Amino acid sequence: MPKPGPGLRLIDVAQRAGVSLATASRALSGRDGVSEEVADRVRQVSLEMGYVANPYARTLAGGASSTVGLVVHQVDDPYFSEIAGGVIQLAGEQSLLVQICHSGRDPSQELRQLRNLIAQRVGIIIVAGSGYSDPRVESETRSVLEGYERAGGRLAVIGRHSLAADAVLPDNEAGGRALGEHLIGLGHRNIAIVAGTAELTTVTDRMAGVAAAMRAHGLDPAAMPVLHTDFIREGGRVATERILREHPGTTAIIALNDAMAMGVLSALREHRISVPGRMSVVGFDDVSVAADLAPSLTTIRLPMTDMGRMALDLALKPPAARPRRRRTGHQLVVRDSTGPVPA
Amino acid sequence: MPKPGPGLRLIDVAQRAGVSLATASRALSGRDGVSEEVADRVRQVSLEMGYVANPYARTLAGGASSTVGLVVHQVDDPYFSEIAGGVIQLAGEQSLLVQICHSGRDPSQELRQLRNLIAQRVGIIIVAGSGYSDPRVESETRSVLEGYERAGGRLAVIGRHSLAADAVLPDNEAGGRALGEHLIGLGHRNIAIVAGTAELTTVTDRMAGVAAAMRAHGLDPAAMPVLHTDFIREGGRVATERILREHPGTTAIIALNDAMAMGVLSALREHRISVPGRMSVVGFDDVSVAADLAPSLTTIRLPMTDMGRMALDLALKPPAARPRRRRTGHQLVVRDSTGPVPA
DNA sequence: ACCGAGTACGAAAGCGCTTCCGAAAGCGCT
DNA sequence: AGCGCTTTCGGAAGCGCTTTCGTACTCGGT
Repeated sequence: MPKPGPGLRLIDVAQRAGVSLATASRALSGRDGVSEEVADRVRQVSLEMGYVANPYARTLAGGASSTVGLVVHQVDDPYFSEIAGGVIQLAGEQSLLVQICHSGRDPSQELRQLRNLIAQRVGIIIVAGSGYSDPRVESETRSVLEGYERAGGRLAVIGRHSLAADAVLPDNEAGGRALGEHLIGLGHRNIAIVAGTAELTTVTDRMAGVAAAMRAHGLDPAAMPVLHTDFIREGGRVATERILREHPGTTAIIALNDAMAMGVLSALREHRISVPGRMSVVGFDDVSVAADLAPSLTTIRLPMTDMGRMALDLALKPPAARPRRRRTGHQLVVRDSTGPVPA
Repeated sequence: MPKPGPGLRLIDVAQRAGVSLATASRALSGRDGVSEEVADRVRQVSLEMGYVANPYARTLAGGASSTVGLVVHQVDDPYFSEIAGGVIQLAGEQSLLVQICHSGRDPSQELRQLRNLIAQRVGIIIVAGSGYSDPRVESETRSVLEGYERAGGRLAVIGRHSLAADAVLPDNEAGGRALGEHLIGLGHRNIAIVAGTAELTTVTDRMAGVAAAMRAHGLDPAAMPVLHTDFIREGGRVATERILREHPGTTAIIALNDAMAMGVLSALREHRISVPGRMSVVGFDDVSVAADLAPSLTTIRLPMTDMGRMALDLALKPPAARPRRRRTGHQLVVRDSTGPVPA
């Protein structure tokens, strides 16, 4: 068994095949200008010797790097870990490597990580996770990414319509509307929204959907309590405490992601408030544990794993004249956490 | 605003700082042979210009590669996503990049990914996830990894005592024993184990702990039903169905990880079997949702995020003469899924 | 004032690869 | 036979960095 790795260089292969370094390089990278016959011989020899190109040398010399950079808010958040799973899956099939960084929902941290990835010369960048409502916050990110694309980098984003790049767009607004319809259909009129920080577009989009549903039924969205706390489990707990104190008439809570919904359920459990008996609760995303909560959570299913695959798939295609957009679709999954409004 | 990335080279920084390329390199990498004064100036200028070294050039020129390869079974499994979170966290602090691959609990796939990482010349490899009980399955992996270390690569593993490398070892056996003690203390005598496939050392170790607890109390571990199914949620469901059919006297189920425990709870719920009224259930790992299940899950807490950090930390130190081992410790977390044996 | 040791820095040689450029060879024409 | 054209290949110039080696300079000791 020929051992690959350190010490085996392209020039060794070239010599053994009786050709020059240049020819060997062309043969292996499939450039033309080499006769089929010679190219075959080189490939053959390279295989026999177990040659693997040094990616550092290759990239340095001008070839494109074969690694994809993935930026997520937090990989141990199920929403992102499922997306990452999809990206890694497809990347594995294409034998690409995936570099993951955390942005921690912090625009400046995100910017740093992007700069880092670009400096590392990754050929593909995938940015997952909500954008920021304030255009100023994103303007620098946008210009950095535009520079990256202009320099030949491929970019795909998940859930950020504000960037002019190939995008996978979760059905946030339509999903929000479906949740609203569902609760209104069950008779709820005093609905509170447990939202993440208002600067996330994911939050504003989903809220817009809920509001649309309410207007469609002659209800006034402006009268609906909206609590902006952190877009994580703990935020759900905090918001719930405030709802119980300040809006005691509430019969249904819409949490804008499943993590927050879990916090909501946990707080309600502590207060011994029956779900859905006295309070209905819905989430958004359908992370894999949503079905195992107590009670199991009514939520909007987003195909996270596929979203990851789709994003990488877009990035692997050559760039289109206009940015491509892929909507994900969504599905209302009704489980045990919602019921008719209490009598 | 200085734009970083492409086009900005060390020599630009050097010129701006009025020093030679060599000096700039030394200053930035903290080599000595440069006066403090000059080094400071170079660092200052480099910061101002937003310079980031090209890792390809750096690695090619002989510096160590600054990326770490992380192999997990599946990143969208909470156990691994939390470990990955820890690795990425620490890597971010050290401005290292993390490349993640899936092994999918498949030894040959794992081997492929390792070869791939090695060919990419990553400087550090972290292998997370259970090893395989059958030494033959791991022998090739072992030899590949030994070659990697001999060539100067740094390796750390999480939960694989069979590899002679720096290791973070979860307290599997002691945790298993603690679970056994807990249930026995509650009066349970008819305990069934819902185990993953027997070829995973994680499974055998945790089982050994449970058996030890039983023997310590004069019970015969051999009489205890052990169901080997897939080490995931669905395996827990399948195993539970069989327990209910074949071992109706069972009053407590030990699932060897939380994912399986979730499957167990789900199956019990379908059968309307009250937990812990008629059946106590425990898990292992304490993934973050364990507290939010219904009922909340009694389990063994493993510090997954820290385990990721510790592994990378070990790998960042220079190799020791003998492999280092770090035990993780564990903690029994008693929640609502366990109670006294039914009368 | 001179010497050896030490310190601070610059010049230049690669690391392994891709790619530009030019040479050589083969071809159909006139 | 001579011309231009294409095809196939080798020579060599980098890519941006680290590191070895050499040079200039300083300093305490004689």
